Amino acid sequence: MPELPELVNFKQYIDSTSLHQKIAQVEVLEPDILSNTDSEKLRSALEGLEFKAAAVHGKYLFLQTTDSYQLVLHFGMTGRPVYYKKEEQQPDYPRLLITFTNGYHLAFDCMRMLGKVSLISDQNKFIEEKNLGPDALKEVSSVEKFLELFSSKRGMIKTALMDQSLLAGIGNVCSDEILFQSRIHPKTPVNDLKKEQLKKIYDNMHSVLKTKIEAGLSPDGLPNSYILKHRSEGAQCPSCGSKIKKIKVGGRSAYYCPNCQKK
DNA sequence: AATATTGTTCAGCA
DNA sequence: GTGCTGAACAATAT
Repeated sequence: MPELPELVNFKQYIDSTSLHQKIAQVEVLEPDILSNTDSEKLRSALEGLEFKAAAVHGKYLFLQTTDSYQLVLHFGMTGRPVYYKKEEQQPDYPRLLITFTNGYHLAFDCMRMLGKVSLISDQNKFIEEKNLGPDALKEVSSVEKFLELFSSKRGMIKTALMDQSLLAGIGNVCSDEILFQSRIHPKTPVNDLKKEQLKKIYDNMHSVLKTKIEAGLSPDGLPNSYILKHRSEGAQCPSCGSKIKKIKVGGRSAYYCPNCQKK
């Protein structure tokens, strides 16, 4: 589930737990999660260094070290970082385990192994190789930029919002909320959208991302007016009371209100 | 027991 | 190149 707002929360978590401590040990418990490196390379590169900063781009988290290396984490659908000290606090699915000299551990916990860990030295090069668009929050920060991105885009609006090569960070859950707040049907072709509607989507993109960041990792903190609190088939729309519908859009499940969100 | 879920990547087709 | 679909990946809940 980790989309941009969760990533920002992960960054804050790393900032407050794992920076400026010497890495004593690096254990790869599941080599399949490594993408451009191997266990031995990762170990020899990281041991003895410290993490000095964390940065987010879309759904990727970059951990910068005191050397030129950066550890890149992608959390797939079920990943999260877990910082702990005692063995009994170890999460259930640690795939990479970093131990600091203070005795604490940082685990890359990932139940379904769809997460990825890379070791890189050039962040911009990585972003280019992965063909990632600008970060939806930090880099798509004016409505003009947003309109320009979408001006040459075709296809359905939900699919476009989730297209990481167009703009990075929005997944299935956030795109549902952005379109619900905008009262726009997820299958609306981008071509058909009026400028006013695209502006509305831009505004809601920012407000949804920020609201989710402030709500933290538990959905309880979200406003009741959000569809995310009612994201199941047949649930009541928080705006009009109609039943929420589920349809397939580009192979993904989209939840929407057929009364509020018309094409 | 079959199905849905979640994000990315890749193959095949128009 | 672009858009669309479906499959694959893994493990869990229903």
